[in-house]
Amino acid sequence: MPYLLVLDDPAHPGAVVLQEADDTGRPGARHPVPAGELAAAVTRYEHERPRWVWDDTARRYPPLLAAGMRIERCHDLRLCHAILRRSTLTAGSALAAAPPSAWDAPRSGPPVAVETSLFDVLPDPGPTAGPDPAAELRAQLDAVSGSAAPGRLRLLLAAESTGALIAAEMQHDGMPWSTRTHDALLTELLGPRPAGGGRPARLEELATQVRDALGQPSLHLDSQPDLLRALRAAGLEVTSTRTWEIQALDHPVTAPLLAYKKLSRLLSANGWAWMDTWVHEGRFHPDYVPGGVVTGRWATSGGGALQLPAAVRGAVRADPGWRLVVADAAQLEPRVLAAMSGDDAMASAARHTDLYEGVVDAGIVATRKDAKYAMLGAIYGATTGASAVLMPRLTTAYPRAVALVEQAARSGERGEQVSTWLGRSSPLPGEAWQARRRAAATEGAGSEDAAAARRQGRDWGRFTRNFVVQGTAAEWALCWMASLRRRLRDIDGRPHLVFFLHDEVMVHTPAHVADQVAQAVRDAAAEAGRLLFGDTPVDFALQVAVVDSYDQAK
DNA sequence: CACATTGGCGCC
DNA sequence: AGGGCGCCAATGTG
Repeated sequence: MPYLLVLDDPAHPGAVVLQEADDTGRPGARHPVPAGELAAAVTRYEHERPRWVWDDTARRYPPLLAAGMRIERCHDLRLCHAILRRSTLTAGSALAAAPPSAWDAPRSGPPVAVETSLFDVLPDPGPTAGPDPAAELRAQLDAVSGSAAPGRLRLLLAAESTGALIAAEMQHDGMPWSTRTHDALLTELLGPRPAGGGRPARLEELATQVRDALGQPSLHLDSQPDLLRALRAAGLEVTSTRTWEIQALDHPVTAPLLAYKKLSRLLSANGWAWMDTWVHEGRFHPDYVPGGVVTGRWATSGGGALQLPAAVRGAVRADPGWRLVVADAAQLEPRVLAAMSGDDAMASAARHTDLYEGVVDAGIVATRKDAKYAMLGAIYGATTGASAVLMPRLTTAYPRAVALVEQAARSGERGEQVSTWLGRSSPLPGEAWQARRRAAATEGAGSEDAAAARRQGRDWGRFTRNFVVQGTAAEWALCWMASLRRRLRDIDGRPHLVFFLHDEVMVHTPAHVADQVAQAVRDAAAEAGRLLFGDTPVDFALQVAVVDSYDQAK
């Protein structure tokens, strides 16, 4: 039983039918499940290790998690549909040729609330996202088997779907969060929480200092236009209220204003209100959105989990008797580029635990900082500054790696799609982009439209240049996490993933197995490298820390 | 009034 | 510098 589809039963609201399917998606036996008995049925069939197929993990899985279940693997039709519709590898498929359908819609509905056990009744997941999941599965499997690289696409779809499971599990479990530590931290920096929700004492103090320094006793500091006017009225040559412009000033307002901006940002983004909204019973439950970024990276919706500022990371604390294993992939994107391009010289630099030091040791550039700037410039498409100056040296030292990103940039400039290693393709530029290009073509090279077209071409080229590397790094990270998840199941005491941030994972684990978890994290990284790139010479180095709180990691 | 946009800044 | 995001407050628009 390779696949087991979860289908709503239209005749019986709340009831489902479990539909078996073979590895081409051809339907087999059907098993009706009455309303309210899905969790029990899933438990029964999970022993046969099917790949569960459903329309949307974000809606189907939370009720099962709330019932205390975990499943091993799934096929998320909505996420896989999005990949296959756009991939150039499946451009000739019936799936790609079909008109847009409900399967192209974004994730529907809010995630199921998990903050309290009072509402653990299984919520109705609502109508299916598409008209016929069984037909959709067949169309997807046809597209994959008829593609130029079915193996890569199968891995990508499996990794994407497992990512969806992990996202739901992490939201369910939550990240251990000490509101007491968080509150102490806020109180130290801002002053005690104001009872009525006003400005904390320290902020008020800084505001007064800013007003005094500018001689504007009634200035409203939170209004950018007002603040800009006040700065200019004080004779300061600024064009905005940006931090870097304020930093450049030599004026008594500089210090208090910078401090005010920093603290007011902390208060609004991760202050007491944030804590009240997002942390419940010692757990932070962010809403992850797998595939939420065009490159394949995850996004979040609410809570800002992917932007947790360093200042509050001390509030992420393991439970008593537990530890946090925090691991991040060192210089992941350059390593991925080295592996994708088969650039052996760059792979040699990647043998160093710190790839940038490896570049310095090879005599390409003088300092680690130069190496980092040059590398990021290659991946992001720097055109000016120190990074652009260093590019020629990188091109000489690592010709294949640089050629790969240059080629991606040129494709983008022409308005073509590019693809990641496993076959996720970039979007095509929008209609306005194409229109400007056509206008430029008819009006000749000297026209204003032509200049605008060249500029937008270069912009899109920078996007596609970065897309292939960022997107492939996201694929490596998904494989890493999927492998880690499988390994964690075999370790005592239920260690589990609680956080994922592009190239970083966090596991909450009983203290006595923390070292086993750390080893699993390393083994999973090596496995991810093999899964994607076979026997590549590139090492995917990790920094691993076993800590009590997040701020202790690096 | 609600909703969309912008400036600014947090993260990778 | 350069790529990708999300969030907040203020401001602009229908």
